[in-house]
Order: sequence, then C-alpha cells, then structure tokens
Amino acid sequence: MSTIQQVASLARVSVATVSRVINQSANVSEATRQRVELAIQRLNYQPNAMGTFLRKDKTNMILVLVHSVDNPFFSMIIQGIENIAHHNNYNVLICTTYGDREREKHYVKMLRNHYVDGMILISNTLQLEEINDLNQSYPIVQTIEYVPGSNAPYYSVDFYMASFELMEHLIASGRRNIAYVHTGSTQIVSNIEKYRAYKDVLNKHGLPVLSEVSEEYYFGYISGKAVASVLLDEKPEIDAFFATSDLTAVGIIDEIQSRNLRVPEDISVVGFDNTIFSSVAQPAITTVELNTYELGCKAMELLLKRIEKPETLDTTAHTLPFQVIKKESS
Amino acid sequence: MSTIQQVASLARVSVATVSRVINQSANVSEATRQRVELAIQRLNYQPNAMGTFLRKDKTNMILVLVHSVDNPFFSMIIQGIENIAHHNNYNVLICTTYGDREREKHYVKMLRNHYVDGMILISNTLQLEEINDLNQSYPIVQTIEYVPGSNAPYYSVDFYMASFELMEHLIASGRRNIAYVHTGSTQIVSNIEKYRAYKDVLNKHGLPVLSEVSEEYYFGYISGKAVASVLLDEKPEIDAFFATSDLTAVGIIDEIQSRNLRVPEDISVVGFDNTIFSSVAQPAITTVELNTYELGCKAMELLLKRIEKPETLDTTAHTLPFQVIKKESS
DNA sequence: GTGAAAGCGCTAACAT
DNA sequence: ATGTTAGCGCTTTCAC
Repeated sequence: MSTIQQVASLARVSVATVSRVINQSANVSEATRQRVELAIQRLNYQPNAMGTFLRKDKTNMILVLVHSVDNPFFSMIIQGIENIAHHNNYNVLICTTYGDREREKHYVKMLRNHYVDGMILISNTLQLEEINDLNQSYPIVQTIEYVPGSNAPYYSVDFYMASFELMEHLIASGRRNIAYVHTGSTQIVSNIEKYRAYKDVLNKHGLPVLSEVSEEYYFGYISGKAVASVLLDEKPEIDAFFATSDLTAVGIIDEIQSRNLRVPEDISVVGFDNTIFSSVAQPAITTVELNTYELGCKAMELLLKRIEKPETLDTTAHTLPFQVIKKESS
Repeated sequence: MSTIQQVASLARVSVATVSRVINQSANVSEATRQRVELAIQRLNYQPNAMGTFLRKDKTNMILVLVHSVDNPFFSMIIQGIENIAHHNNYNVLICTTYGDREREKHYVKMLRNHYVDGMILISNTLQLEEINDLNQSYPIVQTIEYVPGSNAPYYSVDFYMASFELMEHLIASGRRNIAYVHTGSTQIVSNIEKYRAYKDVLNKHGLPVLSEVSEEYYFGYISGKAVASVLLDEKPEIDAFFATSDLTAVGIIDEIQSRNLRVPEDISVVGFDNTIFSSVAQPAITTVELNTYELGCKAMELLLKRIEKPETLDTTAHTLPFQVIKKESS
C-alpha cells in the first residue's frame, strides 16, 4: 500500500500538490499534474479514506437501519433513499437488525462514532429516551415506523386512515364478521394504528371484534395460514380477514381455499403494502399502496438537510398519502 | 463532540491512560479507572472511529456487494455472512448495485480506500481483469455467481448438475417438449450453466431444444408470464417449463392456468432456489434448494481467513451440495 | 501504573 | 503555482 507521501516523492512535489491533483481543489500546472498522475498510476496509489475522513470529520456515508431486507416492501424505500443519496454524493450502507437489540446498538454506535454522517431508521424499535438522546446530537430520520412522542422527525403513512378505509370497504361490500391478523410485532406503531382502526370501525357499525392481539411476533405466510386455521375453527361465521401484510393475506387465502371455501365469494381477504405477493396471489389481493419509494426519497432529503445544517432540528411528523387498491380478493 | 484529550484533562490523566481504559489494553489502577470512566460519562464521550481506524489501519467492517436485496434468496446468504461476521467481531455493510457499473465501482472503491477490510461479492458482475486485480491486493470472496477463470476464490453451487437433475426428473415423468425461461442476465455463470445442462440433457435424449436465449434481462414474475405466453402461442406442444427462478415459475404457472390448462397434469413447471414463492404458489413448485445460509457462512469464514492472513491466496472453487425438492408442479 | 511523544494519511491555511 | 506545516483523534512504544 502506498501513501500520498510516496506519490509526492516519486513525482518530486509536495504532498499538498498531490492532494490538489486528487481533489482538483486548486490550480496545478498541466506539467505537474501529469507527473503526479503518472506517479499515482505507477504506485497504484489509492487514497486512504480514513485519513481524509479524520481530517474532514465527514464520511459522506449514511446508515439505513432496517429489520431485515427480505421484505420487498423495504427494498422500494431503500431505492428511494439511495436515489437521493447518490445524487448528493452520499453512499448508503444498509444494516439489518432482525430485531436484535445488540445489533441495533452496534450500528447506532457507528453513528456516534462518526463512521457515518447520519442515519435513517426503518422499522424503528429504539426506546423513546434513546431516540430522543440520539436526535439531540446526530442527524436521524425515521420512516414507516416511528416512536410516538419522540422528537426525531419522520416520514410515514396514516396507517389508521388507511386501515379505516379498508375496513369500511369490507363492510360496504356486506361483510359483518371480520377477523384481524397482524404481522410482526404488535408494539410497532403501524400495527397499533391498524388495530385501533379495526376496532373503531367495528364499534362504529356495532359489529363484533373477532380478534384479540397477543404480543406474539407473527411472520408472514406461515403464521397467516396457522392463525386463520385457528380462527376459522373457532369462529366459522367469519366472512372477512383483515391482514396487516400481503404475505400474511396469502397464507390466510391458502388456508381458506384448502377448506374448499372461496375467496372472495365466501370470505373476503385484504392485505397491506401492495407488494408483489398481492399481485401474484390467486385471487389478487386488495391492499394498500404506501408510496414507499417516495417515502425513502423524502426521508433522505430531510436527512441531508439535517446533515448540512444541524441546526435544522425538524421534529415534524410528515405523512404521505396512500391508496387503497381494490383487486379480486374482496 | 468531545475528544480523548478532553476526557484526559477532566480526569487529570494522559490520553494514553484513557485509551487504556477504553480498550482494557493494559493494567490501570482501580482509582484511575473510575476517574476516567466518570469523565467519559460526564462528557458523553464517544471515541471517534476514524482516529482508531487510521491508527490501526483496520475497520472490522466488511462489505457485501449484491445486485439487490429484494430477492428473498439473497437474504439467507446475507444472514449466513452476518452470523459468522458478528461472532468474529466484524460488522457487515450491504451495498446494492442494481447492475449499475458506476455504483459497483463506487463500492469497490470503499475496499481500495480501506473503508472496509474485505468484500464478498454476491451476483458478481465485475470483469475478469478487474476481479483478478482486486484479488491480488485485497481480501475478496465470490459467492453464488463467480467469474469463470478468475483467481478469486468462491463458494457456489454446481448449477449444471442441479439443472441436469431437474431436467432428468422432467423427462423421467414423461415430458418431451421442455421450454426454458431464464431470469436475470444470460451472462451470469449460473444461467450459463443452467442453459448448458438444459441443452445437454435434451440432446442426450434426442429431444428438441425449444428455447433460444436472447441477451435480454428478464425479471421474475412479469417476464415469466409474458415469455410463457409467447412460447405457448408459438409452440402449443410444450408440456414442461424449466424456469431458472421460482418467481419466474410462478409467472409461467399463472399464464398456463389463465389458458385453462392444468399444472402439472397438462404442463409441468420447475423453478429454482426454493424461495417462499415456490411454497406459496398453487401448486407448490418443484425447485432446487441451494443451502444459501451455509454458502454465506462459508464465504465469510474464508474471507476472515484472508483478512487475518493475507498470504492465504486461496483461489479455490468451492461447491456446496444442493437438493432437488419435488413438490406438486411436476 | 502512568506519561510523553511519535505517527497513522490526509487536508487546508499560510507562506512564498 | 507550489511548498511548509499544523493538526484531525487515536494507539502504542518507550521511558520512568
């Protein structure tokens, strides 16, 4: 490995001049430039980023903290983030937590350590104090999930209203016995809001609440099928399912069809997120489109603002529109 | 932001002692230790990683370069990588290229820059010279895809043999007119091997090759459906499809069923990768399990070896076993 | 057990 | 247009 000093020696110039050539930060005569570039090539010189970063106290990297990347839903957000980041000369590092607090802490440390300039939290599971503390000293933005009452800004969706619309749609189509099946943790704000809407709409119409939510962490397809099976055994009157994710809806549909019941003729099913699963399923699943790409873009734009001027202590809650997409399953 | 110097001043010790406390690198008297830790707390001190990294020329970070993260197939590899990495005190950064050469270059630069200690290439699309050059100076490992003839080590699967088995299975079940539909680029080694096996098995049995491969980049579900539609129009004798990914197989099945043909009674379909799609599909799709988690673990273990002792110039090709998983679609 | 000091590789202010 | 030099924050060798 060669250093800027070696390049300088070989080219018979000072390290400052080499730096100028590399960064095109000041005028260098054509002759000198060529000598330096030749030396760089000869030594196969690569600037050591740690030197630069230490000196500038800036890495032009941002960290995206996400539960996991196996949900196609997240990948659109990340694409939005990356789009804006790259146009502004930032690189994006994706780190997965799988809900593990240790891993989360480790990655948060990368922010505190100045390994990255800022952080976007998708599917945030930090505690209130922690996120507030972090938000005071570092540029962070939440998206999709957020900690209610925290000072950190976020871009998200009105999950309550979206779920409200879905529920009203089911009821308008004549459904009266609607069960609810969540995905992931019941503690995340999206699920809290979805369940709140579920109950509110039922109460509003004087209909029965058929599902309690436990604290269990439900995965997609498998638990959709399993929970539907239990519910259908216990409550054969069910004529609709509200699933909080598309993949869970697919599991529910499979369970229904394995009992020789028809979707939507016998039982309606709605999902959430408008992922590929809701299109691939038979029948295609009524769902909610969240404009995830846009959410990613907006979150990154806000993060940039906070990085460039840290005094921008934006604590605002931003909500982007959604669309209920009616397909064949309801 | 506070520095080690400020902590030292407040605790009335030298920076060396503070460093010793932080890293538990040498004996420090209990009294001093407590003074230092109090100072650290008081100043809310966080070591600046850039200082450390510059000094040590080591970041304990590795980079995973991947086409995109929206394929559940990749996420298992990444989990394997992360598992081994974390047990060895390394962090994993996931970077997505979406096939963009510019982005790829940018991330490769992070390796050359010493921003990370090593790199794992999934779905590698680097040129032969580039990967060989990189391999000389930096610890890298390829997995799944690899550049044939390159010096860089890899962990992958014998796609030829796996495809061979799938094809023999189709033929053994009485199929004679088998079409082939690829996913992604035709230039990647996995697709080259799959297509080679497809043709070889057909030739071996004196059966017709029904599909040419163009250089087109095919995506999953959408192009599966579209290509199947064209093929079925042109060649109504087709009685089986060999798709190189599960999601493409789902698209093909949807097209078949939309023509009121049955899978597998009229037409068999097989996929690849044993992702969730092959279980969710109706009927469930015969596919190949690649032990992706294991591949990730092995690749990371090899990378670690190369990082710790760079003289380990392992150029070996490693191949892990696969299993053909027979389901309902064939 | 603790401190002084060198130096990792780089940039930028200042000098010429 | 180019060179000199200080210093970013940290670790580690060498003294004591």
